[in-house]
Amino acid sequence: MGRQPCCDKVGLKKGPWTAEEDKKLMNFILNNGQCCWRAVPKLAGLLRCGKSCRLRWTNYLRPDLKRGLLSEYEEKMVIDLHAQLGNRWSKIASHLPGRTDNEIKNHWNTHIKKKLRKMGIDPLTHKPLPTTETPPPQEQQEVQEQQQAQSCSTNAMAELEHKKETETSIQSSITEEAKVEEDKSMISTFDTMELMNNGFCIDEVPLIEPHEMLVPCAPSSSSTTTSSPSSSSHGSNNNFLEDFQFSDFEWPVNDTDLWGDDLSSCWDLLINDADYDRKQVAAINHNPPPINQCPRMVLDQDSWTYGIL
DNA sequence: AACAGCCTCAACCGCAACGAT
DNA sequence: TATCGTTGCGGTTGAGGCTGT
Repeated sequence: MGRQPCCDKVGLKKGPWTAEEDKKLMNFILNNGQCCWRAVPKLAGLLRCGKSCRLRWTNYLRPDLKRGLLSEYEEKMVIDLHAQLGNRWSKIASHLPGRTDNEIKNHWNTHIKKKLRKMGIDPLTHKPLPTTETPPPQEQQEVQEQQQAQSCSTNAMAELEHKKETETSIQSSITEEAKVEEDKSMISTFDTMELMNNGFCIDEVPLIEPHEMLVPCAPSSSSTTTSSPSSSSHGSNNNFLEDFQFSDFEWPVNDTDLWGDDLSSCWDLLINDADYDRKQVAAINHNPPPINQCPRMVLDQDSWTYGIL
């Protein structure tokens, strides 16, 4: 009954990918597209199994990947989505363009879990941890603040929730997928955000700015602000992308092709991560106003609610 | 400087889901 | 319907980096 392994493991290489392997795989995918992964290693001249190739591509080589740590905004999105979806990392990742499930899973396990525990929240249930032991004074204050924030958040959410009920057809895609449990005490900031945008699902919106995408560029261009965290590990450090040949892969000539009319000039303004939330609004509106006229959606760091400046 | 312990994250493994036949 | 092949997902592992002593 035992199934065949996904690939013949004899003679196949395992472990960290080399720059040479990356180059081969990337060249192949960009020239031929993603087809049958099982065939990829053979056709690309790699001694890897298809699964390994797929993983390497999706988690590391894809040109649309964002690099660097998750922003505050993204982190909160993750927490919020996790509250609804649980450990469905791929679903969570699908709401964070440019991030992979693996990346989010790792970040959750290494950073967010600890953070939540420190705040007195159970990362599994997203409810306050049972107070069996008194946290140290500093943490105690944090817990207090957190609880206060949560109640503030809930009030604001309730108001919005009421409004939400009047809207007939707004049904969050997340909510559908999540088959939300009976307990809906935690009204999500994500829902709120959707509500504020009249149910517009940000799934449909490219949230990664062109400049953040890993695109073929001349070696002279050095404006990359985020460095690859993995570039120094596992021997896969390489700058080969800089001189990579994208022979058959055509990138749009300008941003307009990717992002719609009149976006390019506005996107130029949307550079810093500090402007991330405004970028979200801009992306959602598809018509971002100039930086000094932009209604700014602000995520209140304490109450986890959104307001508009 | 050397060592130990901790942390991070890329990569692996096994299973489930899905489509084709 | 059953079986097979392929892809996708989530949990886990371990190499390498970091930090404290």
